[in-house]
Amino acid sequence: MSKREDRAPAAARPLRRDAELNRRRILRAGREVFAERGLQATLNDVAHHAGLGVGTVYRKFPDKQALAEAVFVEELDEIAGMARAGLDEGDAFAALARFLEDALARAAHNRGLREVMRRGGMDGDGLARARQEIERHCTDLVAKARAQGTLRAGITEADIAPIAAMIDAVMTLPGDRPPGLWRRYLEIILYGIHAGTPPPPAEGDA
Amino acid sequence: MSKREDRAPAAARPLRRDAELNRRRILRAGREVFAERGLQATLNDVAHHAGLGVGTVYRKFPDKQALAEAVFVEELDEIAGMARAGLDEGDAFAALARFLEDALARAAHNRGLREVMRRGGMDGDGLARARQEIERHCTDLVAKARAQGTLRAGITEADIAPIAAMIDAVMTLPGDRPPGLWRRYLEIILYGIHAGTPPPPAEGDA
DNA sequence: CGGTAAGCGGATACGGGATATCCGCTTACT
DNA sequence: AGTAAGCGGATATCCCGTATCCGCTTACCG
Repeated sequence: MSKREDRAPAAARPLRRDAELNRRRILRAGREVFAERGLQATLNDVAHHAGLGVGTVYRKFPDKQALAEAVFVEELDEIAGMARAGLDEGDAFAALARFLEDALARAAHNRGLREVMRRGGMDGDGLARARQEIERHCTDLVAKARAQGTLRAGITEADIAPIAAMIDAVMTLPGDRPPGLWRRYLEIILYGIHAGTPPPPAEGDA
Repeated sequence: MSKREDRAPAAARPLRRDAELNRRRILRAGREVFAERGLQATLNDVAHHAGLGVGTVYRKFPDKQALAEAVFVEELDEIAGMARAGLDEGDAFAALARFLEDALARAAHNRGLREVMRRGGMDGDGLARARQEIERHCTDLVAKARAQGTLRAGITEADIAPIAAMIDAVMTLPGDRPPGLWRRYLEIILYGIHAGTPPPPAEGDA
């Protein structure tokens, strides 16, 4: 039933010291390689990037899916933490806006993360859980903002994912667009989402 | 210099009647298959859908790229025509909005078209030209709207492509979203793009 | 130390899937 | 009826990522 390669130190054998080190190396390499080249990167790529042999990687992770899951559950959890933190601020709309900016800024530098965001949730349940966590906090944020009357009528938590997807699309746009262009559109959308007087008007950002 | 398979009836041999018919069949099948399954569809798929053998298709189009180009140049030209038509209306902002709705409605039912839209322009020059045509008309539309004072300050023709990309992203969103959801976000963006009093506020659309 | 099992490396076998060809048969046209 | 154009589709080829396998190396234990 258990995947035989859980990361907790509890199980059968404690794992040799170098092996444990390598496991971390692989995770780190996975982060970097997936961030740069996206999910289509090969475990061979990851292995090489980690300075290890392919066999070593396959020893620790049965396949690419497994490594990707391990990597992105970490990253999604970090993002969930950011959303969580927003709940402690006073102005919920501002917190929501800040969260979107920060989370999307991460995505901007992480192709793999963008790809994971796009894929609904038909992958392993680790990712599904992490995604739900984010969603949950967003729901809270939206609810709070609505209660504060700063959210345009009709906007719900179901709008958050599409908004993220839209901004992601701008990031993925081909051609020589300036990086950071996405902020411009996020602003436009936030403007469209806000109740009452708008934040600073759209301007020639980078 | 010429591709030997130009569509004009001018060239060397007039093409047997059934052959000409099949050519049309293939084009039509290409439209349908690419619309449904996207560019990753196989020429074999297209052939089968057309009720023809693979060999026949390869006789008319050297490879998938060639057929796809033929198909989507047509479609892009049609869209260019829609943009063109908007220039005859009085209210340029309204025309722009209408154009976006109409063009994107097409994309909504056409996966291949969406994929072509996303790819910048590194493909054959036929597509590049068609794209430029659309862009040109959009520029005119935007200029006219700006002159009429209906466009929020700072918005330019360079914003059109990203907007289309964003809406496309909503269409491509996984999960059980209602079709037509994209209209909701197009409205939000148009609201964010418009100068002065907004169009009808966002509401629980389909 | 020396023995032993855990871990490592990476060339390569495998699988799958798209592309494009080839040639015997059919059909249009004169 | 003759002839060349056109057709069909089984299949060879290519491309590439995945994952294995096994001889060698290294950590760890007594």
